[in-house]
Order: sequence, then C-alpha cells, then structure tokens
Amino acid sequence: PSTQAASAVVSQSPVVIAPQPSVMKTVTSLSSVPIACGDTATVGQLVSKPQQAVGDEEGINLEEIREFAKNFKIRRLSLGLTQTQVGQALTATEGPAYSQSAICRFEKLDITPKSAQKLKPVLERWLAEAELWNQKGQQNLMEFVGGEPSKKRKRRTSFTPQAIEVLNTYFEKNALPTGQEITEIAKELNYDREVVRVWFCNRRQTLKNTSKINVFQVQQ
Amino acid sequence: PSTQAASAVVSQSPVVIAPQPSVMKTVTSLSSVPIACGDTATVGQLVSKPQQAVGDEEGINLEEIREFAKNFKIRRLSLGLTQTQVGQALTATEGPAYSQSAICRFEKLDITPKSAQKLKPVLERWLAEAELWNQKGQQNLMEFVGGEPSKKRKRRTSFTPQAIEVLNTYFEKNALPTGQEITEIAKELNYDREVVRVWFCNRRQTLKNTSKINVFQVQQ
DNA sequence: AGCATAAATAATAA
DNA sequence: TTATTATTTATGCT
Repeated sequence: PSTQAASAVVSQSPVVIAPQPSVMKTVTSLSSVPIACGDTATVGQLVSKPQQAVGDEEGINLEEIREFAKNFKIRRLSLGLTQTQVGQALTATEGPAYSQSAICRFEKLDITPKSAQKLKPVLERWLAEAELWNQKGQQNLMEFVGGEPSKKRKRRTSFTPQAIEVLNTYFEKNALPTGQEITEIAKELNYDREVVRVWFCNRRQTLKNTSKINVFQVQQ
Repeated sequence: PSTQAASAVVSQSPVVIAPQPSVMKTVTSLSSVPIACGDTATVGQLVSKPQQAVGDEEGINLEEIREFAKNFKIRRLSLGLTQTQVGQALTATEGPAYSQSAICRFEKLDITPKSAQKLKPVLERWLAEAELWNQKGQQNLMEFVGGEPSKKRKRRTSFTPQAIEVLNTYFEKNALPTGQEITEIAKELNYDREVVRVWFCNRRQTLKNTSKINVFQVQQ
C-alpha cells in the first residue's frame, strides 16, 4: 500500500524562504516588495502582506487561493481523508505524481503562486468527484481513493508481562537497538518486528515525558 | 503547558466491551439484543444495529448523538483544535476533568449512551462558544481555549553528521536506551534530551518500515 | 519536486 | 483516565 515512488527527478528547486512571523513583522515595516528581490515568495508570505488589499500577483488571485486552501483542508477532513491518501489518489488518476508533502505544502500555502495556481484546479476537480462518490456511500469513496477498500487501523498490541520483562531488560542494556537486534528480539518473543520496534520507540518517549515531569516535581 | 491534571476521581467504570466489526456481523445474525446480556454497549455499537430504525435507547436518541459526534469533529477541526486542547479547555471551564481520550472516545462513539448523553450538551455549549470567540478573531479563540496564545511547532532539528554517527553507534548497541542513558547521550552531544529521545523513536520506526519492505523484496 | 524523518496527534490496552 | 502504541502532518534538505 505505502510503496513510495522512488523517482528521483532532478529539477530546479524553487528556493523558498521560510521566514518566521516575527521576522515578517520586522521586514514589512520597510514596506513594498518585502520578500526576496525579484524572486519567488510563497503564497502564504504574499497574502500576509498587511498594507494594500492583496489582490493579484502576476494575474493570480492570491486571496482566492488562500480561501480555497483553507476550504480544501476542511473538506478533506470531512471526507476523513489524509494528505497521503489524496496525494496517492491524485498520482493514480492525474498525470504527474503528488506527494503527501505537496498536499501539505498547498494547505499551508508554502508554495509559489505559480505552483498553487496550477495545482488548485486539479485539487478542486478531484475533491468534488470524491465528494460525489462519498454521497453514494463511504465504500465508493474508498474505492475511488484507491487501494485498500477499508484499511483498518492496526490492532493495538498487547504484550504479555513476560514479554515486557524481557523487553525492559533489553531496553536497559540498550535503548536503541539496531535493526538486526530488533529482528532477533522480535523472533525470540514471537512478536511482529514492527511491533517490537514501536515498543522501543514509545518506551523512549515515555521515559522522556517522565523525566520532564520529574524536572517540575509534579510527580505524585 | 501540557501539565496533566492529576485528579484521580474514582467513578464506576462503564465497562465497555469493544468488539470488532467482524465479530459484530457474526453476532447480529442471531438477531435481537446482539451485544452483551443486559449490560452497557457503546453508542457506536447500538447505532450500527442493522434491522429496525435505531431510535431511542432508554429514552436517548442515539441517531442524534451519532450525528452530533460526526459534526463535532468537523467543527473542531474547522477551528483547528486538537482533542487535547478541547479536553484541557473543558477541564478548565467545566467541573470535571476531560482527557484527550475522552474526547476521542466521544468522537468515535466508543462510550455508553448514558455517558454520551451527559457529555453531549457540555460539548455542544463549549463548541458554540468557541466558535463565537473564533469569529472575533483567532487570537480570541486561542485565549478562550487557554494557555499558549499561539504555540508554534518546534523547529525541526538538524543533526550534524558527527552526531548522527554517534547516535547510530548507541542505537546499534541498544535501540531502547533508558531515560538516564538518553540524558547522558543528550549531554554528550549537547542536544536537547527530548530531541534525542524522539530521534530514537523515529529511528525505530524507520527500521521497522525498512524491514517490512525487505520482506516483500520491493527494495531497489 | 519530494524523500527522509522530526514532531505532533489520535486511538487504545490496561 | 492514564500510559502507551500507531498514524498523520510538517519541514530540512538536496
């Protein structure tokens, strides 16, 4: 299902500058052409320009794109779709490939106006069709989105006390086992390798959170 | 910011049975009183009963609750709020404590009709008020929700090649370091402890995913 | 243009 | 509910 396309197409990178809001404020006080010299700025940067109603930029209605992006996210969530699903479905139906990152960047307006302008109608059309299928039943939507008709969330694993004891012993010796070590541990305990890997990950997180609390002495 | 309220109010636990859909199908073929004997079933279970329009259960309109739950999630997301934020805000304004899990369970209808009936008006009222504040500006909403006005996402950490090498060495020795070990590693590398902890977590995930792919020989 | 992965969020076993 | 597992989103980099 989640097979990543490994096409490494080399293209000229847009060189997007991602300034912090605080930086923006400082810069905008200089007024006029705040970002970059004559180069590419993201839609998000352009629409947040304070003075003068942000209308068109090279004939592109930025405000409209901003509005659509916000709307798109809500409609996507209403359908219960993830960015990954949208990207994969688009890759399957439309010509070019669309990564999860691309969808994310569009929603956050972290792209150039030109790119946004090109992507907008594609998303618009696809989403409208998806909503149509959804009306006919969720099953149809999932079929349209492609792949797994109703991929259920993996059942949460329950470790036996014995297994946890063994895992903790390993963890104490080494909290960050190598892939091979994980494989061996999984084999020994007869659990899925991925499950074992995730256990280690979460164990670390827990540890970190616990430490954090202790620092503030909220403990007990 | 994320200090968990440690109030341990002991109440009669609902004892919710959570059967899988596949199990449901088998059981429903027996028709009438499909779930449990005379005990508590979740709203989700009750509304998915196939025959007979699912009307009231002990005077509670289940269909209405289902509708509201779905709507609640969409409205929450439209406001850009997380389950955690809602829970914390409710804990602050309403009497009892509401955890992220509680909100999650309500949205998934993984609660008893009685609990849902009790929670629904609370959520309804709070959400309506939140939307009101949101109309006056996002800043007001964040203030209403409480705490951080605009908590920004942590900046993505970039590890130096040297640091990664050291981390990998530790990981190979032990993929699941203890809290103390993490602290020491973080100190040695001069990175934030939390950052190191998360590194290990994600490293495990990567490993797991890689292993998975190898199994299917999709590699290269 | 998108991979790799850091960080955040949701779901669930206990 | 809490503690933990699993999934999703965001972003540094090339």
